[in-house]
Amino acid sequence: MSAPPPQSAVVMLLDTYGLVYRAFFALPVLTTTKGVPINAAYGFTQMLTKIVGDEKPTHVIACFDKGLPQARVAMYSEYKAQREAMPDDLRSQFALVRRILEAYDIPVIELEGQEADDVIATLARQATEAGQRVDVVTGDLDMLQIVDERTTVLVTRRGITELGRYDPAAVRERFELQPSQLPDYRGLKGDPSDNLPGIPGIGEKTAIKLLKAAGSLDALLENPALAGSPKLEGLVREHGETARICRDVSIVARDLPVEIPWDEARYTPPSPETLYPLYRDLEFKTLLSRLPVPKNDATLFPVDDAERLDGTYRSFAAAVDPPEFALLAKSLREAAAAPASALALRGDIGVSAKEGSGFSFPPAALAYGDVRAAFVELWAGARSRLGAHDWKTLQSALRTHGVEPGEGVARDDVMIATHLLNPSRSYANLDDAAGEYLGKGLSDEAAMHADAVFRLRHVVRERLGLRQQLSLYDDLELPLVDILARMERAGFAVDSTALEELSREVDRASARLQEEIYVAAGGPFNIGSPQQLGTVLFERLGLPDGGRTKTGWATGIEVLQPLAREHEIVAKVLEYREVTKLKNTYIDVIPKLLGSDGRLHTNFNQTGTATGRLSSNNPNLQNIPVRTELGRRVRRAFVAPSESRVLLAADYSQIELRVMAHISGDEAMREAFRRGEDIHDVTARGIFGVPKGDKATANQRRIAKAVNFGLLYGMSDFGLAQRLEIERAEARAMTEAYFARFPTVRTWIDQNLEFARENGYVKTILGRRRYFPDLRAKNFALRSAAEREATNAPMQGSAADLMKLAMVRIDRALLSGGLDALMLLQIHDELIFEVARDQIEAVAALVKREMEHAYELAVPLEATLKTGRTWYDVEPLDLATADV
DNA sequence: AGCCACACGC
DNA sequence: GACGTACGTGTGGCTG
Repeated sequence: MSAPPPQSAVVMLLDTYGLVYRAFFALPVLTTTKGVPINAAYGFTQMLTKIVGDEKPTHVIACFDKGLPQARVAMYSEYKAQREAMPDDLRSQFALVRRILEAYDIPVIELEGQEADDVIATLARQATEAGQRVDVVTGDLDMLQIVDERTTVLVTRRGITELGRYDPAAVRERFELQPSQLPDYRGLKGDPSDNLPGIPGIGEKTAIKLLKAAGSLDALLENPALAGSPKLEGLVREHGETARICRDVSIVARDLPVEIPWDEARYTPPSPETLYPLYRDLEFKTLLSRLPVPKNDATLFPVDDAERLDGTYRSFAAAVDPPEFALLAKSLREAAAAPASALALRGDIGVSAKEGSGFSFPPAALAYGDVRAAFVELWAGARSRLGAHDWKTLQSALRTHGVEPGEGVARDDVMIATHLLNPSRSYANLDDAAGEYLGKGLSDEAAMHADAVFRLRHVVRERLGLRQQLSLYDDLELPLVDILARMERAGFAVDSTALEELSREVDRASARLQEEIYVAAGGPFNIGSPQQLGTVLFERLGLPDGGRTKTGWATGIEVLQPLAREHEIVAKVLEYREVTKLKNTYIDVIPKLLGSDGRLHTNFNQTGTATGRLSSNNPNLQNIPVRTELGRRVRRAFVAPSESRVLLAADYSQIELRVMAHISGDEAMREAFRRGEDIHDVTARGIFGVPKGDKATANQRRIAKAVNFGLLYGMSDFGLAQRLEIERAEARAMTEAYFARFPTVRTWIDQNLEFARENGYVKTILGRRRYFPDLRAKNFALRSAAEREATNAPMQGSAADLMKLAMVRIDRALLSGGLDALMLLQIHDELIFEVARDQIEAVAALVKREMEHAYELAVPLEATLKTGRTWYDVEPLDLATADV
């Protein structure tokens, strides 16, 4: 055996069986063309390349289980007794796995009668005692017990290349226990996969609680009273011995007769020459395509030809000089829990310079000087016009490969264009667009995708031109692509400490509520399960129910809210829901989504809605709570990053109702906006015939507000009645009164629907369209839904047009004014900026001006401004001196 | 994995 | 007389 290296090493130990097993079940059945199953071997190889690429170990050892685990079976004869036999299709793949390990020159260690866990634990101890670092890669959380300052355990999560990283802090965060306490924990809780019963009725939460109270399983067994409740104490007394056995079985051995073969285990990445024949034989096409290509031995793929012609990437470099290009990357993937800036390219990049031809090449080719130089020039857009499918994702991905696009070089984005042609569909896949507008499906070949973009570009431009939508596309949607890309890249600064504090507070509240709910219910149940909650409330406690959904009792807020006074449990359930929702959706999620810059980079989807609005995801920053105080406090975590910067929030006031006043032509309503009156008050006075000079009552105003919203959404009498909890006849009288006062509104609704039935679509102020085939549906429900949507679409869509226009104008004005302001978010009628403190007045004036003059309507547009250090704290900004 | 109920925003 | 307010995204439970 060799001596450990003097310099610091990172030893990676693989729980090979576990990883292969995981890969087998994570992937569908894949075989080579000859029918040999390869999914597990393939998945394992993907894991391996990813992990060694990410972790850069200096040494790697693959550990295997071998034979029955003698020691454990002796302790507990039922150990793993319920395991099903290994499927043949999996068993056969271990030979392939060994071939792969051989190609990677990774030594295999297995000991008769021992599980890999114990071998790994033994080797890890030796390495750490020699002062080295250890990474254990496994599919099994049991290994977390060996985590320490020098030992990190990486556990597979969903998918095959996603890993959870556990250092001591991560273990404490996940289990609230020290790594060394984990066997005790498993002893209490049991583990069905190893046939360990533990103590019945004790799950994750209770096991942790008991260990936190008693310190250890032994202490608890010695003094069961530490369990805290008579019920738990009884369980501990009755099943304590079982727990002890399960615990003993769970402890890994760290003293097996085996030593680290330091020299053999030294890891150097295998050469492409070694991997090529292996990947070829196993038909690992994706991995094959990712192998670096030798500079003068590359392949070009003419699109029209199934045959692959030999050539070189030099040809690509030489060919890149025409005036026009279409290009795209296929197979984009968002890296797990990473911001948009970490998008990685998978698969090939396709480039087409001429209809009917194209090139495919792997991102790795960007490492070659000639190709890179050609690409950089192309990408900078100085001499070429570029088109793509989903430019925003493409440019972000290529940026991570170190290629910076020039601003505004996207002259076409066929994803955006096809979505404008039919916004009821998303066209997120190029295949969908090609199928519909080119009448053909696409192969996997990136070059063919590029060619499809090239062809689509002409088709969509022609169609947009015929509909008078070219300006909407060229002057609004395309410029917006780059703006959104910059907003995503900027990200929102987050105060993690504020979230941590909130998290602790919310934890305490939810624990208390949970306890109180259990007491009130007469026992524990899953409060988050509508089924179980329904059973408790309506069967056990006999509260008046609110009917059933398809799957059980209805327990939505509209059912529970009225019951809150009947029984204290209901109010607690509602509070519990609010608290856990906030915790699980925002408070505990946002910290995990922060980029390496500590900022939160959302993704904006420009083709996700049927009306022209944007949507936001990963995370969705368009639905951060504002209604309740606790929810609003989440906004305290959204901050300006330094003393010298502040946030600016700019809000369009009543934009959809202003749009309605504009497009309906109703003079009374227009006049109200021109006079700067409170529109809901004006509506209330109209409906209720309040005499001149008097104000509407608060209740009249509330009703008027509901009527206004109902109009925007195409609501019926019935809906209004339900909403306001009044009689249907009463609601009918309200809408009658409304239309009597604002008659043009009804005329517009009717004419708009007539136009839609005749032409099949409705349109917005800027000519955005949405189609409604169901307006002719025989089915009443379908037809009336289409009518509501068709009424709402012009108003919601026009409001979206105006906001997008404002964004383009603001972006341009900020740039030409050389102002230090970042646009961060758009929330339909609101924009959030981060601004240099000493420029806040100038920026605010500019933003207000551009928003209010985005487009000339028959009514004024009004934007209100707020500023502050956090999103929670923003306060109205007085622009009296700075107004323009 | 996919559907459902529920809950947040505009 | 049907049906019953537009547009989104995220979470957790449940099912197959």
